Amino acid sequence: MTETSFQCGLEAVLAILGGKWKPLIVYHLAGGSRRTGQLRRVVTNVSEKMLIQHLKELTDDGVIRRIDFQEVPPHVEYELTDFGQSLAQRLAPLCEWGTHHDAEIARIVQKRERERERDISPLAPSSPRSWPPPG
Amino acid sequence: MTETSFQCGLEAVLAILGGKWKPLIVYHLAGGSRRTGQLRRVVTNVSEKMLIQHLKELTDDGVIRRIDFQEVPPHVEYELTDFGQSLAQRLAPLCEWGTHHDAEIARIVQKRERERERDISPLAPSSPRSWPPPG
DNA sequence: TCCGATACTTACAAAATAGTCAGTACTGGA
DNA sequence: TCCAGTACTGACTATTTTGTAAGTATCGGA
Repeated sequence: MTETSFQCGLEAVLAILGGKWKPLIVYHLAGGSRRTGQLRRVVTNVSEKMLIQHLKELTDDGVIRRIDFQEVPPHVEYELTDFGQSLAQRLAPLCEWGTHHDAEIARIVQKRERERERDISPLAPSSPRSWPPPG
Repeated sequence: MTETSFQCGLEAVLAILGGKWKPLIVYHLAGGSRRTGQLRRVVTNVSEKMLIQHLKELTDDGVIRRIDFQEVPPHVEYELTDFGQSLAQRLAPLCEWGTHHDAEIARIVQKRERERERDISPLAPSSPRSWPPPG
């Protein structure tokens, strides 16, 4: 696929936010700038490689900005650009919807996994997060 | 990954709409019920297999409803459930954002493809679609 | 001195996702 | 009769995406 025209704005959004962790990264940056390591700790289960790869892509796409403090050992922070801010805003209703239907969706996903005949390891439920994310 | 708790509502949304064509399907169904073949024609570039696979998943997840007219040759329609409707609504601002930044995002994607050193076959630009989709 | 932290990079392997192509069973039109 | 259309299924392959594990260079603290 080498096309660059979108049937619907959603396609365009997906072109930017497509990637397992990107929505989460944008979400967490909506609360202000963060260091790489902070993001790694807060975006549960990302591998270092994926985090950095996605951060680089989001930076290249102008969604976030990389601020290098030129220190040694390295100190780098990321923050949303205006472009990224506007995206994050539009993400909010969706996030709220997801939070609101959290339990229902969890049930759906569990059902799917049951049907795929795999074992489910239930985790202690964590309370759904608000928008914007806590400081 | 066998977890079913979400860090953020976005994760929950992605659990439902994750899949290359699902947002598009939901988008096109926001304009009313559609036959399988109609969707195939309107969701550009979907293969029959993927369309049907995604339709089935969305049906299983309660986002859309399958209506079988029990005719021969087969006549089946799909439409949004209330759950799906509420999702589609929250998708609208995102869709508008994507439409608004259509050209910019197209440039971003093209730049990415250039950097990946692949050939780009430019297509005639089609006008961005509105929300809700044309009937 | 050794360890851990900083922000990355790279090679490689695994998994998820998507795609092609053929086949099913039936009808209506040329 | 043959072909196209209906909605789908299944085998097989290809591509993309994600993950694992190691390495780089430097600093500060125990």
